[in-house]
Amino acid sequence: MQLAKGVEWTTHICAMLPLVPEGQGLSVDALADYFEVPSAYLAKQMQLLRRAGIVRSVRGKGGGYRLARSPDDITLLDIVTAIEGPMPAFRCTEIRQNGPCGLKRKDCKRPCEIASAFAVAEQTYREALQAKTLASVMQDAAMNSSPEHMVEIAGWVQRQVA
Amino acid sequence: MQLAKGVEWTTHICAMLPLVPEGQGLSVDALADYFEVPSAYLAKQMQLLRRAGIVRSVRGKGGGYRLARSPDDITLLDIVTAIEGPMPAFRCTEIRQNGPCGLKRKDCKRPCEIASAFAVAEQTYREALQAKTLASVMQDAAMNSSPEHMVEIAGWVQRQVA
DNA sequence: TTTTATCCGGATAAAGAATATCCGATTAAG
DNA sequence: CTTAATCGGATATTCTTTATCCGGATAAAA
Repeated sequence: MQLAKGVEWTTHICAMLPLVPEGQGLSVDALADYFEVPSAYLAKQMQLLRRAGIVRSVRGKGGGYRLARSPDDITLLDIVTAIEGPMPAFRCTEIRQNGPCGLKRKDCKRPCEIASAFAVAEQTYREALQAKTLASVMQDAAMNSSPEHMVEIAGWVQRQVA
Repeated sequence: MQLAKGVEWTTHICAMLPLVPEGQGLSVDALADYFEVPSAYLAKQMQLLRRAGIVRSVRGKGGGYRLARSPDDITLLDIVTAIEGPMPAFRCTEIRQNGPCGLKRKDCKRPCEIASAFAVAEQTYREALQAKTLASVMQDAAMNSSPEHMVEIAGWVQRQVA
């Protein structure tokens, strides 16, 4: 049971994309360089974010990616769902209907107690991720970082779009 | 991101093992038959439960598996951890240290905000699973089941150990 | 218009994890 | 001693994740 690497990558990327100036964007290659991750694979992950409406892309020369909406309107759950899909981690295969003492189908209209318990647990997980916005993540990061580092990043972004 | 099938299998098994009479056990083959799951693979999962101290095994003729302790002293988290291992779903690879604007190692003593947020979410997930005991699961199941079905199961168990 | 830079989508390949099976060793009951 | 059963390791298979590549579309700049 493990989250895809793309979740870590794209979350970090979403947390730095707000530093891109208005009307501009960062290319996949630039983003891949920034975190030293494989460019071709990252491109796939960025497409997932775009289809989920989290980032916006501009084609052609000078194009690239930027956030599609405000950082306080994007949650970690949005990103995880975009990359991993909406499927629950625990999938009930109804084995209670199997075997010599299996239940009849008509007696299984409600989900079994075990599936229910896991569904509850996953719901609390999702709620915790939904409560954490990108804006909040950035604020926490700024607290533990230095002004110089912010300037360093801003400078790097400038050079990419130039 | 998905839980192993073994989690579903062994949870259902743990929820029926208390029906095994004192001093007896069910073989892996019997358990596999009960839920129509592959016997050889289930054997591996049962070994994991045993190493985690959830079930107790007796070798030799007439041997088999039974719960190692009281159903209200076993939680769903115990079972998931036994099967899946203790590793978190989100694994931070410290990509904040990568690339042209990467942080120095000495500035990364505390986990990054993103890893922290996921750790919090996973903790709520674990707490929800820890709050659900096997005894509670069995009680819920009894509510939605019929006395006849219980008798049916008890009879089947009898025939297995005989 | 041509060139260059970029995203888009599909096809494909490589790596790793989950799933599944088998067999010899070990242990206990009869 | 013989038989039944688990234990543990080795191995095979299948599926998912990870990763790469290429042809096409789009847009800006030369």
